[in-house]
Amino acid sequence: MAISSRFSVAAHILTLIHQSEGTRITSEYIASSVNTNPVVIRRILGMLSKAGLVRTSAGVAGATLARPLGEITMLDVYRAVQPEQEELFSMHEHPNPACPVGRNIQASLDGVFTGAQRALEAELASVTMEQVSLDVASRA
Amino acid sequence: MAISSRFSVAAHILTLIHQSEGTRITSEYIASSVNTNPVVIRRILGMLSKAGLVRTSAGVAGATLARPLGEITMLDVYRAVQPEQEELFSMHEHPNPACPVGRNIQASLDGVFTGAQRALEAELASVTMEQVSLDVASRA
DNA sequence: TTCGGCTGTAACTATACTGAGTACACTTGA
DNA sequence: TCAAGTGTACTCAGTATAGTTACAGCCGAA
Repeated sequence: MAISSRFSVAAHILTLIHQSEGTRITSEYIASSVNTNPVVIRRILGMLSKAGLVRTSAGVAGATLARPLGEITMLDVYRAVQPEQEELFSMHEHPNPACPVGRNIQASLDGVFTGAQRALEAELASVTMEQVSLDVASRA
Repeated sequence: MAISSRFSVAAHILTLIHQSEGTRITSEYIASSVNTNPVVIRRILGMLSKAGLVRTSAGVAGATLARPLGEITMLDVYRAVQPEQEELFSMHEHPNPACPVGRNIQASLDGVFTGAQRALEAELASVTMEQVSLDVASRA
């Protein structure tokens, strides 16, 4: 599965919440900054909420951070918006078990794929949303 | 964009060619091991050929390795079957330039995304197709 | 207690990509 | 010459995504 733009939108949302602390920002306001539909924002906000990164309450404008941005890594965000069982690499499904290669290729590739995915995730885990937010602020 | 199963099929194909050296293996034979349509194989074989990893000739059965498997990394294979400009991470397209966050978020995220992708690619570059082929053989 | 504003979610649409499959022209070697 | 195989264009079904409409439910201020 691709890494959808939900990921970048989620990072955008968290940055906005962070830099607007104290203000009540609605999904509509966020949507205008991201330039999309408020429902898209609410959907992603829902994922972030389920993952325990933000807190929202129905009927009340303004999401708040559930913990400081410094304690939220890009990997947390990535996992929050990425469908649970979605693997980054996809494998062809039913290789021929009658063939020595077909029978064993999956297991071999699985090791390589897992290693590569781990490397990517480790990199994401090394960056906090606070760094991102500060970086954005420093460019403004 | 997702990492399509073309990648795993391509690795499968190279392993088969390697372990069948000397024999003429047709796209139909490969297809039966991968368990798909011969055209799918020919398509991927075409990409591997364009990338200079294998050599084929129209009308003649049997692809051959253009260079030893030990000199072909998983990253080479990955790049061969991955559409050129396809980025792993996708970014939401037109954030609002009137917003300080919207104006700068892309540049900030781009750095993070690039780093993560580099980490993944470095991991893929560290594994050669020879290792994969040997690993498959050792399981047989 | 009413009411406007907002969230949460379901449902639908348009779009895009993928793997699979058909068809066929072209190449090659026996 | 001709059977076998490759290369490629075209089509199709399945699936994921972003965008959008619609609406029920919650909340707080007047």
